[in-house]
Amino acid sequence: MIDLKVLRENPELVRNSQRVRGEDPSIVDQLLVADETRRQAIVDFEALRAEQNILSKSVGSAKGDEKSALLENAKDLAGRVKAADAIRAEAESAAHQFLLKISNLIDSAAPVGGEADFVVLEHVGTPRDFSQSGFEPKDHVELGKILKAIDTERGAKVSGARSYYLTGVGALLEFALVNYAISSATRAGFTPVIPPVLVKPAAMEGTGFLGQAAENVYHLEEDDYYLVGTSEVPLAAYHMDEIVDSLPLRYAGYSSCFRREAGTYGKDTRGIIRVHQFDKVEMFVFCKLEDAAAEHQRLLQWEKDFLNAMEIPYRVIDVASGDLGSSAIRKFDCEAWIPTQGTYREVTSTSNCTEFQSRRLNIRYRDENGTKPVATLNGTLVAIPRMIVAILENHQNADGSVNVPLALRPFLGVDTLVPA
RNA sequence: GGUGGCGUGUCCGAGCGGCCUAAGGAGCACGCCUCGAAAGCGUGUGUGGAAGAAAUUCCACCGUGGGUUCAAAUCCCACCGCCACCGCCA
Repeated sequence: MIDLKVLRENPELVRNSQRVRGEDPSIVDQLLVADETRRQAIVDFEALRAEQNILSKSVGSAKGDEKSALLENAKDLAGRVKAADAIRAEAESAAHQFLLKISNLIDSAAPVGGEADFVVLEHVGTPRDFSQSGFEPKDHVELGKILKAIDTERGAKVSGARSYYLTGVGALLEFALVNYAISSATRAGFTPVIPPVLVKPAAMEGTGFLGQAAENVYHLEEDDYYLVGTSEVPLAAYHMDEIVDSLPLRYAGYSSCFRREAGTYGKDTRGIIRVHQFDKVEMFVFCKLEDAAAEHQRLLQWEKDFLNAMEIPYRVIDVASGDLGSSAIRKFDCEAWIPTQGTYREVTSTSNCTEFQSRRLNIRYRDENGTKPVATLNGTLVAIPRMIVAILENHQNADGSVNVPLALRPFLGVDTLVPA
């Protein structure tokens, strides 16, 4: 959630942020009214409550007639306090509901517009010219079959559309990618974490996934648990309700991720680009607000380092305002070149969420002037299926074998994946 | 799954209807003492919110949520968590 003080002092800033995101700016004004009502209700309640505290004390020491007279008064006052308290609770909850609906204040540097209005920041590497190699590239589904690495048919049989098995070198490729990711993250100072993927509503709500993203979240009705779509959720909630004492805190979480992919019918139905379940190593950082922008650049650099190590051509885009999650003020995506699609596709993504999540999750640190919310940032180090797609398609040979990137070889144990 | 016990401030821990404005201790910070330190002594030490230009004043918070009462850390109910034992499973 955003800072109410900012909203009171500069509502137009917030309205504008809502507008460029394509969200409703009128919530700002509804919240301003609700906030005014809330504060008046608090003043009313507290005045009565203070009166009651004084009166109650005098009852204790009073005797006889005096006492029964006081009691009568106190009884009446108790009723009024209770009523005022109910009004206060109602007003606070109403104002809070509006507050939760407002997305984080967009970074003025982020490009304005919808999904297509991103800005390309840079290209790294050059897409391979397969005509020069003298063969048509196969897509990852075909390569996966030849290598006996990916089995989408049995995935569909057992778990429905958008499911898959990684087998043989496919499974080994996952372990190698994860081990490479975790070891480089550890070297960079991250604490490796294997978090729970089944979380309570507070964690989901706190990270901002029950707003616009709610339709993509699996919910276990019977127990009121959620399956996380990213380990960002349990990593952010790790320090929920805490005052942390050393910043920055950097975690690298490895977990399964679950996504309903609602509203994507017919999109990427072939292969493992868009699936309901996959594993991912996610970087997550808690830092001071003034360090967040620099940290965001560091996260982007670690993502680029990973793609460089995988020897995959990619571009970096600055995602447009209308395409950001509600928690993020700015987002950079790394898009890998996918030869058989002739285009760049998102493989990793990093967001600066400033204080938005930590206000909801109540995560603070202490400085000279008291406690302040921390800033949170997240970034993908590696999302397994898409990285496998990029590696297979970019490093394939005419016979269906695939060259393993140098950096991955020590972790995989072979230089080339050969058809089984 | 059953039974019993317990959840209090940064930590330990007392309190079991009004004097709780939460004892006592530890820790931490500052000061005194000291050549310097330790010990000792003194002072201070939570979070959130409201009003105010500010000093400050007030309100809430004793696992969470309800309830009883003029008044709840304290009594009642539900839930959550921790511990112990029993049962079941590995």
